[in-house]
Amino acid sequence: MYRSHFIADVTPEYDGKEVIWAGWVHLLRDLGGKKFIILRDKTGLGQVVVDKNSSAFGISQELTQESVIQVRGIVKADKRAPRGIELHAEEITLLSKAKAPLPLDVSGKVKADIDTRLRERVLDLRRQEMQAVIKIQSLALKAFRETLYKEGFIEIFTPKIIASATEGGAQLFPVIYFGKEAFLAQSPQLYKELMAGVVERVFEVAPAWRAEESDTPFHLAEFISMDVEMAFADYNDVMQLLEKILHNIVKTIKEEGKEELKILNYEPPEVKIPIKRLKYTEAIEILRSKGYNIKFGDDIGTPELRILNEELKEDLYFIVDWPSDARPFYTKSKSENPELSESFDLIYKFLEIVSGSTRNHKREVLEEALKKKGLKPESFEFFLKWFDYGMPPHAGFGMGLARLMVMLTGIQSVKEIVPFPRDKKRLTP
RNA sequence: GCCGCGGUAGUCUAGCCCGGUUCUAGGAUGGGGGCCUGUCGAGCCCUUGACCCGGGUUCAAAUCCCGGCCGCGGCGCCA
Repeated sequence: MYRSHFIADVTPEYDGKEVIWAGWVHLLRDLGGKKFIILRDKTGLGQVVVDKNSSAFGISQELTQESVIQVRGIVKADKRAPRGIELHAEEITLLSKAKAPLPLDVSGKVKADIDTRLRERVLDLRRQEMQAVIKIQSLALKAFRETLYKEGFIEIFTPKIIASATEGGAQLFPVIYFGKEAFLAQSPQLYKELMAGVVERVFEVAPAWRAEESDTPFHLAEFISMDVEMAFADYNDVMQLLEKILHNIVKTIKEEGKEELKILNYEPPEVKIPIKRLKYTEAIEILRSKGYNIKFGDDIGTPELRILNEELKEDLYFIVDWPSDARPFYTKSKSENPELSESFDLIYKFLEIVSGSTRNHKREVLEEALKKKGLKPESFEFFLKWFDYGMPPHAGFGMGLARLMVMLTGIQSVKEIVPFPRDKKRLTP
């Protein structure tokens, strides 16, 4: 047994009791006749006192920052100590010594720039700020799952090695698969739709890959996608579901992630339901009024989204009813106006964080849409076949976890947020 | 991919524009040693260590010019 208690679990009621802590040496202070070790574990920081007359004094001379140690000692309630308690060491065991000097400061005294941080990433992730990010992300995923379970959804897993592109547009990473060419999946889209035709309501949290030449603070080549698909539903239904999910995520983080938000010195935006719905046609009118020469069918890029953010005075809103031509083949066109589709993006400031739609659920419509986009239906037979055997109307969306975390932490770069980012410039660590 | 900006001790930086003189480069933090028995990013003393790579201009290059490599931001592509 390496530890009897986590640091945060030891309160003044433990006064006089023997406990064992284990963790990392966060800071050392040597006052000659007395040393103070600030020890860090996953629950936070605690102070260890090593008296000159203690049997642990000798070994305490060898400690370096970030060394992993185990401390057995007696708890003292003392109002001079952080949190009113400290551990007086009787025995210290050095479990793993850290080399000095550290390549990056973990204590927070000296900042490091992002290149250094990503190079020395495991040390960087031990900083309090990054620990807070990791914990907030876990809370977000917990709330996401809990909300969906409550709504009757089932968590699934779909293939990540695929035979061809699913949507067109995005570039793929090829892999060699038993002598054949295959690709890393850019999305779970087609398989989650099929699974909605099996168990109706499904979600998946898994990586996806895009070989785009994007080089921005908000793009990754490998990203975690939070996907939802729902049978017997249309895009209005899944937008409402999304509102509920986001509301619960923010609520959970504000309630259970107080300490972490405090460390980040950030407050996530409130999710006001209903979230504003701006039609694509309304959006381009606003942009035209600001001098943008944008025509029906054009994408709304980052510069334009920045303008909309200013004009709308809204940080979180939907853009709905996108041109059909701008959306993938599986997106359903509106019956009353086939040039528009039952689709939406959720925008946070200038970032698209969610994309969703009502899907086509009839084979002949899918085939027509594929041909219209210059794609061969034969290439999608693995998908189309199942629409011969009863496929319900369905709708869904995909949300990028890292971009959601931009909203939840206030950190303005996904490469900082993701523990080991893979982008245009990075393949290690 | 295009454009712009940047690269100085382990880490973060001052100096660069107006080449030296004040630079055989200053500070902070860290590393090593010492003092300090209540510190709280401890304090004090001693010590330690650097101009990304190549070429050019010049009496002289951290500083100016060219190329390379790496990083950041904007755009394109795009979730």
